[in-house]
Amino acid sequence: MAYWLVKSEPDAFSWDEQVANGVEPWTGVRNHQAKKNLAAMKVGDRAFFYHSNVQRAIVGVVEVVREGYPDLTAEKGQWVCVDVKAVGPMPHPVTLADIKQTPELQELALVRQSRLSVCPVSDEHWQILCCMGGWQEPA
DNA sequence: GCCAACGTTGGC
DNA sequence: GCCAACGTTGGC
Repeated sequence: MAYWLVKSEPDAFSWDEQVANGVEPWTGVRNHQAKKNLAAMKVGDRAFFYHSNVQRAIVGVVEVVREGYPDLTAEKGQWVCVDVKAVGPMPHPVTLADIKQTPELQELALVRQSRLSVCPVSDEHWQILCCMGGWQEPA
C-alpha cells in the first residue's frame, strides 16, 4: 500500500464536503506530475487531505476506492482522476508550520515543491505525520 | 528548439 | 495583496 498527500483549497472543496459526500471523485488536476501520481494510486492506498491556502494543514485521511480513470471535468480526455473516501479527521491537524519545523520532514514533496497538488508520501513520513496528528485507526 | 512573456498556484 | 516558483504559450 502506498501513501499520498492531496491538496484542496477549502473554498473550492473542503474536508467537510468530503466527509459529507463520503466518496468523491478527485478531479481537476491539470499538472502532469500530479497526474502521474494520481495514475499510480491503487485501491486501498491512503492519502492525507491537505487544506491549502487559507488553512495550510493536514486535516484528514482518505482512502482510494477507485483507481485512475478519465477526468470528465476536463474538456479534452487526457486528464485523470480517482475516487476517494473519507476515513476520518486528524484529531490534531498538522500545519505546514509544524511540518517545516520538523527536520525529518524537510524531504517531503509538499515542502520541496509547494505547487504540486498530488504528492507521494513515504511510509516513514506517513508514520511521523500520523503521530504528530494523533491519528488513530477508526474502530 | 530557445527564450521571453504571461498565467496560475500557494505561501507569507 | 505581494511575490516566488513553475508551467504554458507563442514569436523567432
